[in-house]
Amino acid sequence: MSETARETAPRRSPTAGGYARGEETRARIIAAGLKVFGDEGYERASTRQIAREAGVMPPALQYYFDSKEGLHLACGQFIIDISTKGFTLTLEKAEAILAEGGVQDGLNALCDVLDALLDASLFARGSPDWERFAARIQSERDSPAGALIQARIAEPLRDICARLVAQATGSPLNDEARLRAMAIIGQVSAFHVYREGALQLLGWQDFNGPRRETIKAVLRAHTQAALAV
Amino acid sequence: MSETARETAPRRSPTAGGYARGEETRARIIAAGLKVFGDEGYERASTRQIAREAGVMPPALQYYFDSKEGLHLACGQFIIDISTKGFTLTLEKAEAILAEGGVQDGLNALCDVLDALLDASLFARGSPDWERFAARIQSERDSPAGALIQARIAEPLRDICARLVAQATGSPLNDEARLRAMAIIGQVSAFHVYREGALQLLGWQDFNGPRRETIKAVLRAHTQAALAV
DNA sequence: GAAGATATCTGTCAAACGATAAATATCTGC
DNA sequence: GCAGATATTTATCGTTTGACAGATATCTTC
Repeated sequence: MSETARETAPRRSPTAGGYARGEETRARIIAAGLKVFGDEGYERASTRQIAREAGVMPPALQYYFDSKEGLHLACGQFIIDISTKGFTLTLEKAEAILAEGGVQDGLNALCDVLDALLDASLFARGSPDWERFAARIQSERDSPAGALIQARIAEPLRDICARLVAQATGSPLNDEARLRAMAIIGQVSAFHVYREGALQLLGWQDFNGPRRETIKAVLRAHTQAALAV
Repeated sequence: MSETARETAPRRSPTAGGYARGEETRARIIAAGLKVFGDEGYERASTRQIAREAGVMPPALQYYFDSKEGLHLACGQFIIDISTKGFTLTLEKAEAILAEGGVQDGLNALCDVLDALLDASLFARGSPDWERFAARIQSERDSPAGALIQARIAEPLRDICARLVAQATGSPLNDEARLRAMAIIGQVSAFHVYREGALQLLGWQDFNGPRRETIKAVLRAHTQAALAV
């Protein structure tokens, strides 16, 4: 067997299959990515830092994810996967109501969508790292995962909310309906976009427990009042 | 005159005075900073890129601003200066009303504050570069200028709005008042935080002209309805 | 015009970055 | 146990970054 006939080692992990320990390493890198990207933001986070956090050497990131960008996208997909199961069901129900529901149905569906949005945004299954990353990619909309979230979730959500607002107010889908939808989404978004500021204003440490229901109740009341105008 | 007795050239510009062409160069660098930081964000923007945009050599940035961070802070201060004159007056009027006004006064003051916030956020005196930078630092809250804006403007604003909500609803300054204030600020914030998304949903190119008043009217109606609950 | 002050440019630095190739280690199935 | 597949590490690369020191150019005042 000559030197030149010898196959070189793979530069990238296999698309399917692979050893169990590779799966475990991959998950460990994603966890590290969620933490470091969440703490530092996309640009400031370095692949070396993430590798250190994961307990691997830097080229492992290229092996499993191709590039820094690929890892960021994988982290974004992870967040989408863990937070949108309930959310997707709610959106599907809303679409059905848009097809054949009335004013009150529209209002209820909108409130359900906003509840689900709050859950998806603030409570990324209980890990502070995940929550911080989720907040980051909402801010960094031109980062890889940020753009993914916009295309996959935020834009469809705006569209559905605008249609629900029109239905809930019995009015056409015009500029006013869309403006109102943006304003209503903004009420919910404030809590994750300005998370630290909101916690400070309220003197809270987190949004867990009964506070969650308190926030939802306030937002629901505001939404219903605003759309009764 | 020996070599060693010769004074070295200054590494930094003088605190006061300086030549007129120095003032002009300084302004040119700030303009370039607003553009590049606005386009790229703090971390991705490079001092070389900014220098190129300004038509100077990179060490000029250290000469006038000490560091990349110093330039970012100067840009933030620039935005604060051009956008908060009217805003500061409105906040002062609001403080007076908090001292001795009634429910309706509180509601009107709150609406005025929100109008002023929208003006400060969306219409940074008409330059797209300024607007983009202003949006950036709202997102990048841990960047130098982002932290400046939070400390100088966003936090005091939240506090005043919470107090105005309490006054406008004739209720104590409790968690609910603060939650409602966050929600109401969020309505306004949505338009600059999600600027591209809002413009897309609406099919608009910008928020200029009569659209500005349309947004304000919608937000005012929502705020009044929400606080009537 | 000269001296001192300010502004600008040239040249350079150390560190860090994302990424690649090659070598080595470990796993899996027969 | 062996061969092939997968995973991990070591060594290295070219480039970029923010910043500094020294040299030079320009401005201002007398």
